[in-house]
Amino acid sequence: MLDFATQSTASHGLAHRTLHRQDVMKALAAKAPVCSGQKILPPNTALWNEGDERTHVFIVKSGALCFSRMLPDGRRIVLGFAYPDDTIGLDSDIRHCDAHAMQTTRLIAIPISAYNRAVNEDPDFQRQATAAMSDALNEAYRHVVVISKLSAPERLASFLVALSERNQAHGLSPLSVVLPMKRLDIADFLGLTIETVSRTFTQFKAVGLIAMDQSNIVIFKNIQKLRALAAGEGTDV
Amino acid sequence: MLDFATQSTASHGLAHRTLHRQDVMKALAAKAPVCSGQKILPPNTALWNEGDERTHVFIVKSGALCFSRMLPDGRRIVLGFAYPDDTIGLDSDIRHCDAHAMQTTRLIAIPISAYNRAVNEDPDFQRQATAAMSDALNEAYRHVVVISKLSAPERLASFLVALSERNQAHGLSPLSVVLPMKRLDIADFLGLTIETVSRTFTQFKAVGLIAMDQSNIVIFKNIQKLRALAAGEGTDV
DNA sequence: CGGCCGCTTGACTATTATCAAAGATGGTGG
DNA sequence: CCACCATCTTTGATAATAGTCAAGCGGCCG
Repeated sequence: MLDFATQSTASHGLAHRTLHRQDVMKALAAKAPVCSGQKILPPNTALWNEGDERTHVFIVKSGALCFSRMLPDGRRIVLGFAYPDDTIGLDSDIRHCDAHAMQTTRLIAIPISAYNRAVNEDPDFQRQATAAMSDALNEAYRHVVVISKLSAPERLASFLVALSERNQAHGLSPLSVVLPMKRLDIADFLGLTIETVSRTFTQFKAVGLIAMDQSNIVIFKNIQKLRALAAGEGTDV
Repeated sequence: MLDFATQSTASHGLAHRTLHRQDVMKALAAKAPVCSGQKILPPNTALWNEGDERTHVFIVKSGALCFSRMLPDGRRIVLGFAYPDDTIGLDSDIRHCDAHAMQTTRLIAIPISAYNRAVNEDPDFQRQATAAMSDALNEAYRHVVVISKLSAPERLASFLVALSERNQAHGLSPLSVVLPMKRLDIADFLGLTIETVSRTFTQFKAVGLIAMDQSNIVIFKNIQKLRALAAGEGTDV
């Protein structure tokens, strides 16, 4: 059986935002008050840029972030998103993508020195961080599968289902989601264009898979079908 | 500047095979003799399957491996390859993809218990393993970029350039590569079909980017142009 | 009220997939 | 040693999916 189709739980998107296992978060939260600060980012401002040295690890408290890379000719690739409760920036000493706030975003900033101290003091902590990175890798593989083989409807379904599951894991309703990102972000995340994303939303509405009252609120009408699509079961829209 | 375009060194493909930093390898090699065995896989045999529990970490001595996943309807996705000197299986306690030998492959098999012992004894070792996973993640992001935004010629160029760079890093000529995999593996790795891969090879030959005397030996004729293509600099084939 | 930004829709194009068949290549057995 | 077969690769013709270009709609804010 294929675990990548069924094991998706709280997370979607790539590693930067999936490093949020409960245990890691708790450990970090415990350390956080000691020498950390709060940071508030207005919409469309950078948290870091590709190539920057890592100075902090962050815990998202509210808002939403977007991780992306640029090709020399301007093509943009969104690697993932981060939402409240996600811990981000664990994965490397050098940022290997840009990070920016998509809306006003509140973060706890933990200096890397404090983070390293915590890691050195507690081997369990280190192991947990490793486990979180392992999750992140698995997540990255899932995304590779999504963008290398799935059709546009399948990709969008995969995206929406992941958001639904994330809601559920956070005690919210899995039957509707609020999209904090624009169509362009979704398109760049799924390897599509805004037009294709828009048309696919329209198609989903037309066949009764979802309903939308605003362009950023999705109500699931047939989550089973969406799951089947997302899993690549070959069924048509 | 974009580091993903320039920092590629020895590795290409996804994490399973990129966990091969020198230091990690040395540490493993030092431990390996104590309680490890050699394993020889004939072509087209599985090393592990998705969902398996991890029992060993392996060092590839010769041959080549392929990491893949399957969608329910049979679509296959190749996540990466492994070559001699690569250390594989570091990233998770549960295999999250299949691994099979593409040709006769010789491996050093280190029981996971021995590996864990090594990690527990030496915090440095653990840190190095973490660093290797960080590399793997970065590698995964590069691959996401490749398959989500690059054209067929750009993808193939990216693949070939990575192989050339790997050769160079191993003291071999960067001007030619032997492909241990079939067209189908390349296609499933790049998110294309065998026909498109084949046509793109033909196109590369026609415009003088490469030469091939056999279908699995590539001689680079214009590596600069290939690099530009691979980096997504927008230049046409 | 008007302009801007983001979303949607339409017409058309292009890239790649699909279907089909014809070379290569390599191994096996007569 | 050669013929045959299976497998892999290449090439061709056609189709489909998604991209591009362009225009219209709608909400929001100055």
